[in-house]
Amino acid sequence: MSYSYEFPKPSLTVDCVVFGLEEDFHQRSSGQPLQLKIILIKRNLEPFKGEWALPGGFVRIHEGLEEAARRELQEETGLKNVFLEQLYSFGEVDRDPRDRVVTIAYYGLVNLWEYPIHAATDASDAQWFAVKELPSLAFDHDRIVQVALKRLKGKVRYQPIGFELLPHKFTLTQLQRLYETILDETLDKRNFRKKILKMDFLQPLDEVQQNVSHRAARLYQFDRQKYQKLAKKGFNFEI
Amino acid sequence: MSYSYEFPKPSLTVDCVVFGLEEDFHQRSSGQPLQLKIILIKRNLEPFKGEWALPGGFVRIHEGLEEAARRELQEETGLKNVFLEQLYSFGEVDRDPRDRVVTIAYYGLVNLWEYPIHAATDASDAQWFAVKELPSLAFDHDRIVQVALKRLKGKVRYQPIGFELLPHKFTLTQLQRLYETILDETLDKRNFRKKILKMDFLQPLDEVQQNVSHRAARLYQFDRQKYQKLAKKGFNFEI
DNA sequence: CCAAAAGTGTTGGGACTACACCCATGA
DNA sequence: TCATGGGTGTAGTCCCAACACTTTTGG
Repeated sequence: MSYSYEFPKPSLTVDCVVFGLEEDFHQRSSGQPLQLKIILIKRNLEPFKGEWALPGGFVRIHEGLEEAARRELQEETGLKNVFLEQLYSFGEVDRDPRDRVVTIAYYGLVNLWEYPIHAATDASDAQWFAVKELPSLAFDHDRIVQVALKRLKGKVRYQPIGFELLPHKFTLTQLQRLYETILDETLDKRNFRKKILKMDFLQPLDEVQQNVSHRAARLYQFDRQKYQKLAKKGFNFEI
Repeated sequence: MSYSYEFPKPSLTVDCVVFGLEEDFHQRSSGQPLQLKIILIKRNLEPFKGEWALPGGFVRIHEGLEEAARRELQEETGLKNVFLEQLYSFGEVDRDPRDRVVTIAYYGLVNLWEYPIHAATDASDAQWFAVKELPSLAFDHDRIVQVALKRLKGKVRYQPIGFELLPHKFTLTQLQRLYETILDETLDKRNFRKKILKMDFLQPLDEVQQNVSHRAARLYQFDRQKYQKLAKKGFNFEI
């Protein structure tokens, strides 16, 4: 494999589209609406110096791809132990104005309730943005975000990954709002509850919401073991 | 981006898992059973010289990823103009015994009826193998094949990609056999026909099967335009 | 006339949709 | 007592699974 001496190689990077949900403080009507956000960093190197970009960077010679993604994510945003899956690889010849750079994109989900939105950033030029109000992004990162969004919308319907975005203990209304926010459509409360409870992997707790000025809702938690047992028996999750 | 001078870069390759369907001549009972096959090439370079591997090779500095995949596929197997989609990227540090090599895998579908199985190979150390009887493969290619199979099984259910594996004009029984072969389960004939015809994107032709020694079946073709119109209106394909 | 596959309908049960009111709590 | 969201049931419709026989054709 003497190839490496004969031809120039593309550079290889990873980039992360990390999603979180946060209450939308602008919109003070109709329940507690949520906003889907992603974390961006401000570039302090050329090219695109000063612009916003996805966290990411070069893959080192002795590290795996996901490992590289996690390292860069932690270095640039402080986030660690997040749910992370490979998204897609982008390799258009001119996606970087200088070198040929191929990037392997990952998408991630974090729980912004237990992992408050501000504590997340060592490198303090990281910031969360609502996906509906993104600034313009460096490179082809807007395209990567679009692909990640599409994947999230698709996947959340038939895989129980939404729970990664919620606190460990949550109410059914929170869960419903999560789906409504991601899918960008409203769902019927009674039908949603029937459906999700019939699936029988939500553990009802003997505990309720605190500090609300109305009847407190029951808390539930996702029972991963139960889910996996069901999944093995051919059960099909679907919202 | 002076990185390229400072650190060694991983090498970057593409690999293709190309599927085709062929009648199974061994099994002479119960209809015309089909076999799902993939094309492999015999390596004539180290490492793994003499072993079977997926068609693929290094990405050149001025070509896109899919472009590289198509080029390598044609060079090594003669196949061109095949349906091809990105599958996943594999970058474990030790997946190549020598260098660090990251590969971006694609999966493809070809119609082996109109593109007969033998004409396909310029480079004549390419050969089709039933996925149920694969030889042992170089590198981590067996893993890549498993991922491709899983993707194919998943995708075929909710995207009309199966048609890529059939001749342009096909019978409903052929289509049903295709699904049965890929999904590895049997389907009810009447229900299958009702379902697929109700979706209303199969164009019935005024033409029937030729050269069969029993009642000839009507031929249909997939109407891509109709499908896309329906898909835009929120229609959901699902087998 | 035989073999082989094509083609075709009905029924019962389960799932999904649409829809509105009372309840518990804190302010 | 009021405002806010929590929590619940039913009826109609549609979809799906299960199931078997007649038709056409070539040999």
